[in-house]
Amino acid sequence: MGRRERKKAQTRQALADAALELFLERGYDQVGVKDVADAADVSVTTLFKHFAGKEALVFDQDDDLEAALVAAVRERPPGRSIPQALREHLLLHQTRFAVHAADPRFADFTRLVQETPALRDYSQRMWTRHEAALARAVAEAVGAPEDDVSCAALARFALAARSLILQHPEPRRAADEAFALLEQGWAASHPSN
Amino acid sequence: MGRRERKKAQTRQALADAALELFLERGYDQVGVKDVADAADVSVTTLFKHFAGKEALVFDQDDDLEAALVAAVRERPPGRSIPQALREHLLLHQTRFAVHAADPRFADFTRLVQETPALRDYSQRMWTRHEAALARAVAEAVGAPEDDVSCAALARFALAARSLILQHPEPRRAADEAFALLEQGWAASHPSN
DNA sequence: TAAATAAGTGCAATGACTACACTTTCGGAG
DNA sequence: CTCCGAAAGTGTAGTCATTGCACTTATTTA
Repeated sequence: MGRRERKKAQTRQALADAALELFLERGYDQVGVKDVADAADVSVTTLFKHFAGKEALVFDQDDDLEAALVAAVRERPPGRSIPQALREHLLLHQTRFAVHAADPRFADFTRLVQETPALRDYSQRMWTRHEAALARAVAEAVGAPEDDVSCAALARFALAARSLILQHPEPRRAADEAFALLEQGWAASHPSN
Repeated sequence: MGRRERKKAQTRQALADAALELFLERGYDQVGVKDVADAADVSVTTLFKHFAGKEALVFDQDDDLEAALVAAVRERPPGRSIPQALREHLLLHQTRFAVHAADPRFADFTRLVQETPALRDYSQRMWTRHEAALARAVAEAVGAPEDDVSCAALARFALAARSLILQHPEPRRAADEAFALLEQGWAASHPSN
């Protein structure tokens, strides 16, 4: 990777860092894109070359999510049902944050997202964007037609369950209860998957 | 109801009508609030006194939805489970559109909403806004604590299923399959509800 | 009828985002 | 090594939704 790409990644990172710091300090709505650009010492135009919108500044990840989601279904250990695999995958993401929870930065981060409507919505949309891919993976895993309704429904429900789990003080228990609803019906229509 | 309120309702209606007509004609993004205000012969300021935002111009209803949703659960006929009641309620809303489907206006309307990201998102948020109320109604109906997770999950899943059903060419079948997933698990944890 | 209330208006501003025309800086093909 | 084109970055000027403010006008209501 040449100097060029390194510099690019560097600018992007500087923007993301500056944004998070400012948002945490003053609150999302009290910070303008101009402020972020200035703090990262680039122009506003450049900021928008790197991030599609103000909200995207906070979610630097996004790209890997879909792959991980699909992999969780495709490469689930034998004997584990698809709903179970999804439940564990979503819990893991939650847990990763929990690991870092000692760092108050992460607690603040999730609080920021949950308390800022624009960010909450964006996060939801971000996950929903991968629904189609997940539905396809599920259908493939059980040998159903690509547009099978119950596969699409499972995908949608699992993603909808995510933020429910995230908000709950006891994620493990919340996940168990929410997915219990799904596992039964899934087992009934797709035995041994 | 005095003349004042009548005029107010009239202006509101003129705005909603003008907006829908223009949006259908040119597409949502190709119409500015200014255009809508002009077409309804009021100022932009007035437009925003009546509607919270551009998207709200299209969804004139909203208020009755929550009440109807809660009622569907609370006043379900005896012997019908809560998931069943919700499925029928959502289908009914779908059917209502279908009834008017002869009028090409309604087909165009739903297409407009589904094809415009801003409107699709807004519609989703609109329904999600009533999730808490629905969850409470469900919890009350089964005598569970108000913050019971599986009740909250059922509420969320049912609302998430809505747009899935809406998009499907065969709503009835889609609803059956999607809710089949929920009914089993629900029956297991809440017998006879 | 007078005072309070609410609808409606025009204007100016903010803030996110885009289009454009430009400069600088790498990276690779010859 | 050099030259050329792609890609990063810049500044300016604009669009568009949305808000705040001070104002007029119509309708209630006391």
